Amino acid sequence: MFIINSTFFNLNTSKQEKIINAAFQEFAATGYDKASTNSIVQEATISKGSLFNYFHNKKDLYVYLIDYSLQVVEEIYNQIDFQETDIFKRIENIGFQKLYIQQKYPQVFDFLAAAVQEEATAVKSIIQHKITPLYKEGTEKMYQNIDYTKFRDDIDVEKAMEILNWTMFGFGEKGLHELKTFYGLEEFGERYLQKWKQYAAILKQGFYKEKFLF
Amino acid sequence: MFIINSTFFNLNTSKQEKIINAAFQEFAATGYDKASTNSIVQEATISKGSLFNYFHNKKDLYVYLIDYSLQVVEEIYNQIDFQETDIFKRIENIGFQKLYIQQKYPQVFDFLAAAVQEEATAVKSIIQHKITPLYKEGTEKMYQNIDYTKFRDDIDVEKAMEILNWTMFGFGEKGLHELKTFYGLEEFGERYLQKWKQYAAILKQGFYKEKFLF
DNA sequence: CATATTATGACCAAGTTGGTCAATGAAGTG
DNA sequence: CACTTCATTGACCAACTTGGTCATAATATG
Repeated sequence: MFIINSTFFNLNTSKQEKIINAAFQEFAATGYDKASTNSIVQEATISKGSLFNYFHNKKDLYVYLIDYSLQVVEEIYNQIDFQETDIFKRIENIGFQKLYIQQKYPQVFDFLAAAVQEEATAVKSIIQHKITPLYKEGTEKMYQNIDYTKFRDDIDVEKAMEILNWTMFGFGEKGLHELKTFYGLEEFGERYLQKWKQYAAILKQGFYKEKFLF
Repeated sequence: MFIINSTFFNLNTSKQEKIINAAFQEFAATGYDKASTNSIVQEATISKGSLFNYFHNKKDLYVYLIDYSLQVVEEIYNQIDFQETDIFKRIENIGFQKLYIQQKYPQVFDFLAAAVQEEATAVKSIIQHKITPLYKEGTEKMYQNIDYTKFRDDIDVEKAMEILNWTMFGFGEKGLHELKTFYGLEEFGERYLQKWKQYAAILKQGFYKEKFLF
């Protein structure tokens, strides 16, 4: 019944993360079938035997990663301040959480994105069962309690939200790329936030009624 | 010296495209090393022998695809109306070209995007040599002769352009997805254009001085 | 009919796959 | 110290896939 051998949990956290990240990377980059357990153990600098001691087989490892990444997403939801009704502040919040998590698990979201697209028969039904329902529920939850009356009356709010999402995504990608080169800077978060506010301001100008601009 | 056997060019165009698309798909999805020639011939419904008759080996096939996709991009450049100085019209133009091309070659851009990221030693230097220079030159050319004075004075034009790009990209992805389900609709192009104009209008409102809005 | 061209897929050696397990190492206990 | 326990290792395995070949078959040309 249990997918995992308890020895995995006895590992120190950094080693666990190393393994998880190596697996995230491999599965995200090549998909379930082509993902190589050899590559994973090499990247994680553990032995083949250990991997199959921690996880009984490739499939169980994959399922564990699904569960784990879903937990990570859940955590983001829990961190969201649902009292905040301003969409820009809400998005700023979410984007920040994501960035923070991506420092620990650079490939979680890539992994999840790849998982929903996964075609391998060995895991497809499991994915469908575990991820798909949460995806819908998640985006709904994400934008709960937002005050849409701030938007100009002549604007199509749904489309504006799409633009906002695409911008956030693009900005996030760009930020992640910069983070890779600037590794370790604690101040990066602050600069990142300031930069985002500039982009947000540009959009706000087009989206919001004047009285809500400042 | 020649990368290709002339027999490939004697094939009728649709068969050539079938092979090219199968190869685009496989290389884009899995990268050079893991791409399987077996999968390609299966997807293209030709025999293994034929593939290696047309192209001497896997590497030559890949290089041919690079050249081919670069040609496709070049064609887009050639179609651009550089008299048009309005950035929204320019982008609209480019987006439309892309959509048109993606009907024929759904994965060209995915293939190119994957190629610039490619790490396989067998082809890395070739890619670096062929693609990288064109990428820089390309984006410069793309936005040649644009009238930036239409932008509001208090706006950071560079950031606005990024938002515009992210929006175009997001919108394009969404459109491509719809196109897959709506296959064969000739009117799709027109509807696509109308939809885009709605998104563009929202952005324009934030970006442009009032007198340039209509 | 003969000749030339194109297409095929069984076949190959070389390599990779997910997974196993006897042997080794490390840590703790008394 | 010996003895036990448990985590870790990597050589090893059969099964399969890899890029590529080539004798044969099909088709086209004349």
